[in-house]
Amino acid sequence: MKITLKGDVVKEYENGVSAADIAKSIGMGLYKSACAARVNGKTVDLRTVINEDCALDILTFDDDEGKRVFRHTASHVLAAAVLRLFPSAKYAIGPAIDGGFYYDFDVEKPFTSDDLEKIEAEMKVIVKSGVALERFEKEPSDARELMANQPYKLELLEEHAAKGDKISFYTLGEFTDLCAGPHLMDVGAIKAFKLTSATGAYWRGDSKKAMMCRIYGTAFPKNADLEAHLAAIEDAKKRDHNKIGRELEFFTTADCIGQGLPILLPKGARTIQLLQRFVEDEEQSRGYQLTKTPLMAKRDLYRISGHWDHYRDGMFIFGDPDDETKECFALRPMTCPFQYQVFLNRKRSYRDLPMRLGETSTLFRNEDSGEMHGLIRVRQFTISEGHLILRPEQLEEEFKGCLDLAKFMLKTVGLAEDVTYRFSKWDENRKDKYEGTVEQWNEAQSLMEKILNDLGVQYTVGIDEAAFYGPKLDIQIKNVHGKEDTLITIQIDMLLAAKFGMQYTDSDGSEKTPYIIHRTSLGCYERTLALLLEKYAGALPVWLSPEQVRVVPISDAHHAYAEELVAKLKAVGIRAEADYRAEKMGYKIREAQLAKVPYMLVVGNDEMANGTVAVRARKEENGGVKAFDAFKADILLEVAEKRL
RNA sequence: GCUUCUGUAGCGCAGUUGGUAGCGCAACUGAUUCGUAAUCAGUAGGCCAGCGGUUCAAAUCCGCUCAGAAGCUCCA
Repeated sequence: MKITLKGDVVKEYENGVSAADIAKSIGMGLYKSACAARVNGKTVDLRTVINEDCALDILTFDDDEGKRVFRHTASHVLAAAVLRLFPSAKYAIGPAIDGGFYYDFDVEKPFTSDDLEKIEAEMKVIVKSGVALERFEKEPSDARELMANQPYKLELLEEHAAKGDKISFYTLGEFTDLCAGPHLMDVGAIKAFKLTSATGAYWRGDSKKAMMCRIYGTAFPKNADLEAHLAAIEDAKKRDHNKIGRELEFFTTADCIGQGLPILLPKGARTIQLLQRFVEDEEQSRGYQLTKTPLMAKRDLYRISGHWDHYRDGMFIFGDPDDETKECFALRPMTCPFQYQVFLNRKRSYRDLPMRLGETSTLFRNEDSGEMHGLIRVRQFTISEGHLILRPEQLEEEFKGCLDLAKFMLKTVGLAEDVTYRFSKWDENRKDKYEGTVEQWNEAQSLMEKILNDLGVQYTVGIDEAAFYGPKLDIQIKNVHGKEDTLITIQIDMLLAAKFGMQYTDSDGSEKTPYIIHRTSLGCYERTLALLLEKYAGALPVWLSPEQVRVVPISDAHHAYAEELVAKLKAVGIRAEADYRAEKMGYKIREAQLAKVPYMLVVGNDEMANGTVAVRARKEENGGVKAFDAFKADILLEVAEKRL
C-alpha cells in the first residue's frame, strides 16, 4: 500500500503495518517522540494497523493533537496512581485540556494537597517502572463485567453500546480504563509532570448530579518546558486585576457592603469615566441617542419581557413577589424593556428607524455567591448598553455598524488582538430555556449566520449560549487565569418587540413589528477595566491613566516651579500632580514608578533656570531633558491620538 | 449554589503541642533639602473577620455566618 507522508513523500509499505512501525521506519528519533498519528486527517493511536493507502502524519508533542494524546496518557497515569493509593476510588473521565489534563474521581474524602504529593510520587514510580500500556476491545456484555465496580464507567459504556460502538480499553499495569484513546505507546516519555490542584466538579457538568473530586495537572516531555510553563502561569497571576487593581488602588471591597459590590476608588472611577465619555461621544457621532432610564421597575415590566419567568431568582426584588395585592419592584437586571419605552413614547413611523438608543446603564443581578470575581463578575455593574430598533431590511447594515463600533472600541483600547468571536445559538433540545418558535429561531440564526459570513467574521459556534430571546455574537476574552468571559455582545431579537406591542407605520401605511438589536459598545465597564489592567499589568495607556504626569521637585526650592508646571498641564486637561514631600527624589521616583504613572518630570535648578523638564517615562527611563512646552505638546498629542 | 482552601494593624507576613500578639512596608512626628527605584530617628495603630461553643484558659480546637481564592455549575 502507498502511504503519503509529510511533504507529500509517498512510501510503499506492506499491508498490516502499524502507524508505530511506519514511524520507526522513518527514524527511531521520530518514533520515540511520536505521540499519535493522523490518518486521512483523523487523529489515531500509533497502534492502529493500516491496511490501505492513506495520508499519514506522525504527531509529536509539538502538534496540538500530539500534546493532547500525551497529556491524556498522563491522566491515565494519574488515575493508576490514585487507584493504587485509594483502591476504593471510582474513576470517571480524564481528558486533556488546554495546558494540561484532569481526572475526576469519586472518593470518600476529597484529596488534600498532601494527597496530591503522594499521588505525584506514585505517578513517578509508575512512569519509571515502565509498565506497558495496552489497548484491547470487548463486546459490551464482557465490558460491563470488567467495569462492574465502576458506576461512572458503566454509564459511559451504556452510551457507547447504544450507539453500537465497540468498547475499547487501555491497560496500564494493573489499571484498566474504559477509553477511546488514542494514547502513547508507553508512559516512559511522560518525564515532567505536576499536579496543580484538586477541586470539585459535577459529574457530566450537571449541578444536579454528584460532585466529583477533580485533580488537575500538566505534563511535558522535558522538565525545562514544565518549569517554563509553571513559571509563565505564576507570571500571569502577577497581572491579575484582582491583585494589582487593589494594590494600585483602582478598587476595593468591604465585607459590610457585600459580595460582588466593588468600591471604585478615585483611580478606578476616573478610568471608567474616561471610557464612558469616550463611548458616549463615539456613539453620539454614530447617530445614537442617549437615554437615562430608571434603575428599577414594577414586576409588571419584567413580566412583559419574560425576564420575570426566566430570571426571577437573579433579581433583587423589593416586596413580596408572590403577593399580587401589593406593588412589587425589582432593580433592573437589564435595560431592554426600559429603552423600549422610549420607542413606545409616541406613534412611530418607518422614518424614525433605525432608532439607535444608547445608555450608560447600571444593572443589578443577584449572581450566585460562588460566581463573583474581582471586577469581572459582580452584582452591580455599568454597561455601554444600547438597542437598535429597525425595519427588517436595515438589520444587516445596522448589525455591521454595531460590529464596526465594537471593533473600533477594541482597537482603541488595545484589546482587538485578544478577543475571539462566538456565534451563540440556542439548543433546540432545551426549548424550555428559550422563547419563540423553531421557525423564529431558525430565521434569526440563519440571518445572523448570513451576516457573519458576509462580513467574514471568524467565529466559533456556541450551542446553548443564546439569550432566551435570540442568538448572539459574543466577543470573548480570556483573563489571566485563562477563564473566558463575554466582553461585548451583539444580539438579534425577533421576539421582544411583539411582546411590548412595539409597531411602526410603514411607507405603505401598514403596521409592522420592528427587529431589535441588543448590543454593547465596550461591554461592562468594570469588566473592561479589569481586562485592561491585566493586559497592561496596571500601566494603562496614557489617555486612560488616572494620573498622567507626576512632577518631582528635587528640593523645596523647586516647589514653585513644580506648581507652575502642574497648573499649566491641568489647564490643558492633563491629569498632573506634584510630589512635594520632603523625601529624596529617588524615593519619589520609586513611588511614581510603582504607581505606573506614565511620565515623571524631575525638576531642579537646571530645569527651573531653563524652563525645561527632565522626563522619565515609565517605559524608557531616560526621556531626556526637554523644553516644558515641547513636553506639553507631545503629551497632548499622545492623549488626543489615544496612543497605546 | 456546590467542592476545596483562606481570613492576624492600611498592605505583605510571623505566631511552635491552646497560656489574651509581633516583623517589614505604609501612616504620623521630628531631623535631613537631596539629580533618576527605598535618608535617619521616634510615635501611634489590632475585641486576631463576626457570632456561638469546648476549656481554668482560644488567634490557635469545634459549629454557624460574613468575606476572599481556585475549580464546577450559572450568566438576560
